[in-house]
Amino acid sequence: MPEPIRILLVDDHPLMLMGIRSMLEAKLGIEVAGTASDGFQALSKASELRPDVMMLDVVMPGMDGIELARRMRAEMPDVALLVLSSDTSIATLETLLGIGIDGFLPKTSDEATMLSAIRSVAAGYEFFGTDIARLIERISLAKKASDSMFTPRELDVIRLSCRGLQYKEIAGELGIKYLTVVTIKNNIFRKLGINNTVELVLYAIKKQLISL
Amino acid sequence: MPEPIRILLVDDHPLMLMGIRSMLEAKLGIEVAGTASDGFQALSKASELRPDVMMLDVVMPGMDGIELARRMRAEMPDVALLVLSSDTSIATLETLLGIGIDGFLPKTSDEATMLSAIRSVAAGYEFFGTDIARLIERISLAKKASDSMFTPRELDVIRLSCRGLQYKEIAGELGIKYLTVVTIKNNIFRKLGINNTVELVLYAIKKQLISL
DNA sequence: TTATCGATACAGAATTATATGTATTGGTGC
DNA sequence: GCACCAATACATATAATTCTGTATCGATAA
Repeated sequence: MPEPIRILLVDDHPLMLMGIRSMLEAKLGIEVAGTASDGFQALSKASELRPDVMMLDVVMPGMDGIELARRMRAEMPDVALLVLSSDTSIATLETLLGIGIDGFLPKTSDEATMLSAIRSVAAGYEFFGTDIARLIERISLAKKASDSMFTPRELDVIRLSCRGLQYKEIAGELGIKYLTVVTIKNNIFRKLGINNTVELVLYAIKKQLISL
Repeated sequence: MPEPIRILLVDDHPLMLMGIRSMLEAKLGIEVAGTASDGFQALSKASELRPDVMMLDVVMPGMDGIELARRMRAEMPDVALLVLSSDTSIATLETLLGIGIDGFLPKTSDEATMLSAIRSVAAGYEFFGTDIARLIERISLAKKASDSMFTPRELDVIRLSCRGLQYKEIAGELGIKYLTVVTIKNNIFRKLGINNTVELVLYAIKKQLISL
């Protein structure tokens, strides 16, 4: 019989910890090595216990799951990171992928999915459910589409416009003439079929071209 | 020995259900009568089982916790509603209070808090943790402050402006002269110390005067 | 009663934004 | 090389916005 997969659970919800624990308890080949309820605790427990897999929540008080994942990758890259989250937003997923997590599980996943995710990442494979994979695909497509929809200069002007800067101020900021800003903004309006800056702001927020 | 408190658990996360169940299992005087993973299932199980308390999540696919709470209040007002959520946003809390739930628990609550919450609502009392009570207080204060900061007409103009409407359009919508809209908007700008509509939009979003 | 203040309403001038047209540059495919 | 297109740049004309000032009404306090 092979060594069991040793897991460190990180979640600020005691109920989630209990739920995962009771789900994994009876499973052969898997052992819950420990639990932590915030990022700092997780780091110290990880260096102490050296688990094979860290299952971590994203939303946590203090150091959140994103910062935790970043540090784990830097300090203990041999621990597989399986992110467990109910937040499947664009920004979060992209950030996590950038950090290089090994897998992502929605909290709504059933038992079988969770087990196979754990086994996958412990074995060195990635695990992203089909819906997540599809979401990633859709996100990157949408991002490319809206990126290629605007030239770099246009994106500059969009971002500054959406922070409340006026034509003259944008020109000064970018080191171009006022009239050039006029052209660029007109092009943006034409592309989007809108005709004032407020609508541009609303568009940019919806498409996450700017952050609030 | 008195009758046990019978609870119906509603959450779309299998792990949460398992966690709560394993927490309550050994407790004297409490019995998990059943579980449901969405609103519709919850309604049918509730009418079948007639529990004393329904513990329900807010975020769920299909019928969410808010709609579920509304229907439960209308159809089975004798079932105490204890909302369990990680979302403690302004809007959600206000809506839930308006529906008349009996208690609210953050998912981060510890075991002791959950037990006393269950016992409180089962006994006919309300349960809102001190932090939630404080949040409600703060919210209503902030709301009053920002409400009284603007006259009704100003709020009309703010909302329409933030949807991209121009002065003429706003005038038409409100049935007043273009020049009156000018004055109202100027007053808004002066009050906020800003000088264009984009900054107004950003302000309104931050203060939740408008919803995206 | 009168004085005052805030909300609402309107006007003219000054500023800014938007629509439309044109020129230059650099890259791409023929 | 040449035609073509996209990106950048600038200009003029028109429209919308913002600034400053004024007037009326109703409530409220001296």
